[in-house]
Amino acid sequence: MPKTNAEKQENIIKAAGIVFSQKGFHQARMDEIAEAAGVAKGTLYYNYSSKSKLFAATVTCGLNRIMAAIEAELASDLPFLDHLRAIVATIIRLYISNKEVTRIYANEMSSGIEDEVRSEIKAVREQFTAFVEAQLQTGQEKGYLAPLPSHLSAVAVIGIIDALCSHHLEHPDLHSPDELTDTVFTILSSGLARNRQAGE
Amino acid sequence: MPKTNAEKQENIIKAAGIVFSQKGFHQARMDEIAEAAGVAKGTLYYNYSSKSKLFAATVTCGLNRIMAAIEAELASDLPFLDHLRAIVATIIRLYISNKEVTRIYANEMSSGIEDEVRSEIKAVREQFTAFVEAQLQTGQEKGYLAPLPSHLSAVAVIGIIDALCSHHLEHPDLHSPDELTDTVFTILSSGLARNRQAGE
Amino acid sequence: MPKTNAEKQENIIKAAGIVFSQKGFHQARMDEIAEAAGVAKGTLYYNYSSKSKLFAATVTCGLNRIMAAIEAELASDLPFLDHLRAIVATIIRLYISNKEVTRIYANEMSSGIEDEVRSEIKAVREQFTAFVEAQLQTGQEKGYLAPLPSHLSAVAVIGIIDALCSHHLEHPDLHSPDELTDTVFTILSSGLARNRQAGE
Amino acid sequence: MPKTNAEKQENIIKAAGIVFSQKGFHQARMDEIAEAAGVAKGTLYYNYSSKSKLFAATVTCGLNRIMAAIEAELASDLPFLDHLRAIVATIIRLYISNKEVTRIYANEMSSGIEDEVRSEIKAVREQFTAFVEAQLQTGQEKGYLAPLPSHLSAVAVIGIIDALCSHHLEHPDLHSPDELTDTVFTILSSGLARNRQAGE
DNA sequence: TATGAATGAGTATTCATTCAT
DNA sequence: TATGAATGAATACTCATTCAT
Repeated sequence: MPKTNAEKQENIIKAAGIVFSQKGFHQARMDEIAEAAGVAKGTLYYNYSSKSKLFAATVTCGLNRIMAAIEAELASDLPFLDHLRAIVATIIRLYISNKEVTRIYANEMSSGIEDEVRSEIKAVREQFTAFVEAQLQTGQEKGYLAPLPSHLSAVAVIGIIDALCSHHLEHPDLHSPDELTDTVFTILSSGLARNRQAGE
Repeated sequence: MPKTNAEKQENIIKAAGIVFSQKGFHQARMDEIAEAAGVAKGTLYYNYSSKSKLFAATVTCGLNRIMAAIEAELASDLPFLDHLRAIVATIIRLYISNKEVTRIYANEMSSGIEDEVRSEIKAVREQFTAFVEAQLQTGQEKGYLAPLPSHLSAVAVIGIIDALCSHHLEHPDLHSPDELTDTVFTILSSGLARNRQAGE
Repeated sequence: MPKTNAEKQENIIKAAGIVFSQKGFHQARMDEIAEAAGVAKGTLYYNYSSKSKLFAATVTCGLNRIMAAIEAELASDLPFLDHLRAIVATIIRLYISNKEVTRIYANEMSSGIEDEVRSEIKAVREQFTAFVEAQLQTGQEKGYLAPLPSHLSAVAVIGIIDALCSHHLEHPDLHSPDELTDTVFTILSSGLARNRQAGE
Repeated sequence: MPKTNAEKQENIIKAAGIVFSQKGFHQARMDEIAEAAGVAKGTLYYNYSSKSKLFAATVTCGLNRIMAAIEAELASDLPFLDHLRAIVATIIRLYISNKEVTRIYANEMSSGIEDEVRSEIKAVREQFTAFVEAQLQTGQEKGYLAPLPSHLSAVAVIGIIDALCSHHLEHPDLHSPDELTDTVFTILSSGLARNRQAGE
């Protein structure tokens, strides 16, 4: 019994993740994904009706894994700011360790994908935004966060993390993940401005 | 006087900007750009040796225009935080009003473009990052900004603005540009956290 | 039993031979070859990665068939001059009956073909020259042939046959293949000059 | 007055000769010929109505020059065999020193050229064959040459010379022009066979 | 369930030719 | 007479998708 069914599916998604993240949606060829997964091209179509659908499955699966991991780690009772820092650190760590999905997520929501599939991916993305927004709203309700429009804040938070992680993936040697976390957390907690609490 | 030479070139770049931003690099067809520009396909190739080169010219030209506009507007002597808010407002306004370039810039740096061209575009992007970083460093030196790694800060600032503007371009009715500016500025100046100076 | 795999390949090579010989390498269109072979254009590329590669396969395959046929016919113990005449007659007959390949061979070694492919064809051509040269060397060693540089002689022999066969294919009614054979053999055995053995 | 009219025309033909011989008819680009001739592309069309016409002019002009040179050199009263050797030596020398034209002549009579132009070139070629045939007929009439079909003989003679010269242009170091001449003359005068007059 | 040979619509690119100047 | 910017028809090649086995 060399491979169970689920293992094959996983193989395909894993191979697709690698190839899509290296080449991007349009440059990735089904031939290449099939070869990377160790199956025939027909098998790809036997399991996913089109390239777009395979792409959607790849991204959805990856983001779901990330979200599940975040939720698993964050069932905490930390004070809010510690909670926020933990969220940021976790997202950054998972982004970086799932770099295939991250690259896709950050770069390939672009044009040229079947609308139906685009919608599916957008939906997952918005699910993620909503997750972050929920955390922020909790913080607002508890009085820890300023009453900014929470959806915009969530978008901004994800935007910062996306940008820094993309930068890190391109230049891995310039900054450590910890530095990224510190930077993001500092900006989120007190902004760029010098802390005026210091009495200035 | 039908068209001067420069006008024709501008027409092509303008048409390319519109088509590339609507369809993305790979989905855009040279036929369509030619038709949109009102020239024959051969003319495109007479002026730009390949689709990639035309793409590079389009993005470079657009970003340069944005950077020039920003610099022109910001020769100011405002107090630093006002200066920062002005920068943010200006970038957001120009991003939104140059939405063709912005969409390309935000979505199409991805894979599948000739390396040479990719490098050119990356260079322009980094030029822009460097411009923002320079402003932040000035603020640090004057003591207005906390001593965060200035390059990461610049990346983060651009990441926030990108994310919010992309969000705005997809959902133009949810928030006004002013709200965007406020959100970004608030985050940058004091973070998401409720201002603790207030004594709470 | 519609077609075996090998039959399809043969169909393609055969169709390619006809089209290449009629139109020449550059004028031949892949569409036309596909149609002539009764397959889709993609099938051509599925089997041969480029037009040049298909061309190389066509020529190589044709010349190999000719050489095999010559060798099969010439396993003889004839006296040398009869052997020489038999070779000449055989080559001429095969050249004419494989006129597609001959036309290609004679006319299309020219410029504008990928270097790699050109080399492959040249190699086959030189194999053929070497084959003729070997026959001539045997004749020299046995004392039947004058000690001319054998490689030049082989080139010359092929040159004569090429020229006469090309001429014959353009003007089939002027001379019979037998006349061609006689002319070539006479020149090779005693030159153009009146036979001085006759005592003059 | 930098250039006379005729000089410009000559420049164009000369440049065309070089480019056509290097690239072949189809691979040669009018742009490149124009640049090599130091004129604008329009000027080519001002003087020759099409690429094919320019090609025809180039070949015709080159072959005419060769034929004129041969005739000029051969106004001799040598004994016939010496005359034949002189013709051969002259043709070989001129072939090699006009290698641009020779390469075209040998390789590019192939398919894919406008029929009208092809005919023109064929005509020049046949003029050349006729010239050689005339020399051979004189030899036959004077009893020096065997009564072979003189047209076939002429074709064969040119075939040998073509083949050896092409070979020489590809491998210039293997044999000297004198060796070529000796080989051709020996074959023509007494064939490849060992001279049996010697009584052996 | 899995395969991979076959398909053919889709497109970037080339280059001889034209013509306003 | 000479130019060179503009043209657009022509074509090799790609690759997602299908389907007989």
